[in-house]
Amino acid sequence: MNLLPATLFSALAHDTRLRCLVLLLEYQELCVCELTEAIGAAQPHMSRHLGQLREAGLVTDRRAGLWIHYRINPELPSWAMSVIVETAKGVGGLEPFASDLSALVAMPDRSAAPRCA
Amino acid sequence: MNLLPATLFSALAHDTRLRCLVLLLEYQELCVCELTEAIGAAQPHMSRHLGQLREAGLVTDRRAGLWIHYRINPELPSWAMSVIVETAKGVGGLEPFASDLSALVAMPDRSAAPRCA
DNA sequence: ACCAAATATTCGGTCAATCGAATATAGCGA
DNA sequence: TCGCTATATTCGATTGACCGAATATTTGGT
Repeated sequence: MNLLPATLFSALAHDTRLRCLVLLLEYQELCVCELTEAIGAAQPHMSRHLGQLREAGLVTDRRAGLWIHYRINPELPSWAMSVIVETAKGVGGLEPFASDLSALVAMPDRSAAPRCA
Repeated sequence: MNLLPATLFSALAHDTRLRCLVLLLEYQELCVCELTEAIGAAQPHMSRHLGQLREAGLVTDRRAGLWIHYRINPELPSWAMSVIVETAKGVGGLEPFASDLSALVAMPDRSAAPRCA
């Protein structure tokens, strides 16, 4: 897969999108309502930015009934994956991500259907 | 040193700035005219983007007579440094960087005063 | 067929990034 | 002091990112 540096970095330059990727890195797969709740954003906001991530080729989506599950595109070039991983490592224990990650820990059981707002 | 992810990634999202960082990573220190020649941009263009890198805290500058030498800020957080290194590794052998890097190889001897346009 | 939940899109407006061209500043040597 | 070289800044214009609010689409259940 081909990915221009500017495409990746423009995507990572927005907190909402970066946090989505960090969360997807940890949880493999999350649906929109889970991401929305974890980040505490409005639904159209999340949908817009997930759309941008999809258009950039950074994530893939999978429809399962009413929900749409996103995951990091498994075909990402390895340098891009490394960039995301290094960012997640460096930024994981710091503000403004700590609060969001702890919110995520309290997320409903992923084996059941997500309990959305 | 503190560096917001959005600050780093916004900087990396522009090809000129990304290439400057990749070049500085390889050459430790370069002056503006060397970067300008290597990238093949107009001088105000380079100056503007170097200014942004400086404002973002990603590079430091050192005046030596008429020339101003830039280098990657040695106080960058390690995750940011890792991001730059991984990007340089992944992108180094590919377009559109290959042509620029080969142009750099042909750069004048760095031990002498730079021969600028 | 209809309703409700999850997700996506459109619209109008604002603010920031970028550019080319022109101009300004700073240091050096004669 | 003057002029040259390297670098920085300003200006006006264009383009693109982002937002909130409203609306549309898709799907499953009844």
